[in-house]
Amino acid sequence: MLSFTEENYLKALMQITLGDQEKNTVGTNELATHLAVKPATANDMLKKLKEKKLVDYKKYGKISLTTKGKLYAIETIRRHRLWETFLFEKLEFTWDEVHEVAEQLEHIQSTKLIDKLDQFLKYPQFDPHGDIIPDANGNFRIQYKYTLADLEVGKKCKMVAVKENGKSFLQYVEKLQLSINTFIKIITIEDYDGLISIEVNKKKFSVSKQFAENIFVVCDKCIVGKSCPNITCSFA
Amino acid sequence: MLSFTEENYLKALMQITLGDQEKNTVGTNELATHLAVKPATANDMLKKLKEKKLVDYKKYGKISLTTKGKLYAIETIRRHRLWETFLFEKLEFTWDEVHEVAEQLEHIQSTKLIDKLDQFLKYPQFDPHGDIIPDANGNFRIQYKYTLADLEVGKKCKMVAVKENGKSFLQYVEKLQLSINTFIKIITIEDYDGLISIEVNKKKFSVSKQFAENIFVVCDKCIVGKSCPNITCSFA
DNA sequence: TAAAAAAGTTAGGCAAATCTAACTAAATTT
DNA sequence: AAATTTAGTTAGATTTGCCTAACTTTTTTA
Repeated sequence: MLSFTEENYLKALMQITLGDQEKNTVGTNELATHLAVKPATANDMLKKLKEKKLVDYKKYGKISLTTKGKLYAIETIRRHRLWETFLFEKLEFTWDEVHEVAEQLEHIQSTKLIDKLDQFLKYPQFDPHGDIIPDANGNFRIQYKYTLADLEVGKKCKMVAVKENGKSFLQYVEKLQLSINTFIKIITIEDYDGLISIEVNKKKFSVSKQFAENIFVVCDKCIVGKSCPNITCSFA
Repeated sequence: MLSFTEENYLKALMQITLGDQEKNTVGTNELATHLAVKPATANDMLKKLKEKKLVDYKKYGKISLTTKGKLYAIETIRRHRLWETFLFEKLEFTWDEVHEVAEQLEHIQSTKLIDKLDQFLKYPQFDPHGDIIPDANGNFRIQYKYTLADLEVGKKCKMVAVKENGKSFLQYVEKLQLSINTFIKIITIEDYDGLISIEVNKKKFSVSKQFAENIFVVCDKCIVGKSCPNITCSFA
């Protein structure tokens, strides 16, 4: 049985690598920042997780999850996203409120609880942020590859998820009237700073590159989870 | 903000005094037993809770909750019972399974979560064990006074709640086909050991005194929460 | 009421998770 | 390649919640 804290470390390691497709290395500092602790603390925990065969790493070397560690991490992510879905759909939470409560709920230990919750919610595939909910066997069916920042001028796409979960970011997304399944067209991209001008529901406005990197998109013809399970449709 | 553990101590203090109407004293040993810790541990925590003005007590003296301590205890009990209701009604848990998961869920910190859960469940008054759920202001409307062991031969009553929450007890209750709102008639009581012969749904069988002390009852004409809010109807 | 039992307390220790401060190794810059 | 910066590690301390063992106070019993 893992502690609350151990689960959080495993989940963080998973999320950091999932967040950046290219990157296959996680550092002590990055991990510490992600969890809002000091590097020394993260280092202590890494030793402990190594001892328990949940992570692989050597002194000053690369950190990675073992198969066992990944399983626990995915299980925690599954619980988190199911609870977010519950809060959003059944208890009328707004999408910027669900995250922090789910951070607590995800640590409740009971297999039956999660399976029954999954059933009660009718086996949802996506959480309120558009993220994939792993199934009971730990399978993620889809990994998003593209963000709004990856596209070229003239392309049309559909927003499917957000990368960030911070309140201020989510509230900003809402203010711009963007949400899951919104269609977006790229009008112009500034060479200088990457500022992107987009068209949404016939309205034009600009978003920063930083913002665009946090919006996951698929091609505008994709039906996520059905016709494009691997997002093989190309934007290029 | 109270810790998980502090909440458990306050809840335990409340439950011990609620459990026995006559008793107004709680001891260190009893508290420790209730929480499955050693008396020394309970003593440490009592000092801490005293420091925080959540309990009143002096060395070797009586232990009692302050008004502030009671508020936190009731809040925790409310959360526990709402979660039990959720698990039972929405997730198809059996009544002997709800307790241990609710022990974890009751510590989730979010006022909105509990208020929305209450609303989602349509403001239930009783949990699956028949216990009263305190409202958002901490009001308990009813306190049960009588157990099956308090009645005389010939009296008729209605089961309204159970005192114990242990799995084996609850499964035994189920096996006897007793449940909330079941009518029970006292046929005989043995002087020697208090064995009680009862009639339930036209079937007669016997239960021990110990068992009977764990079944809360009201008079058979009571409609709990409506006509007999204070259980003033007398059995005597 | 004195002895025995039960209840309650204290002191000292341990494990988990965190910290600071000092250190070492690796990566980057000049 | 040497110097500097960044990343990672270690040692030692702290807090929380728990323990055991020894002790004290209160209650019960003989």
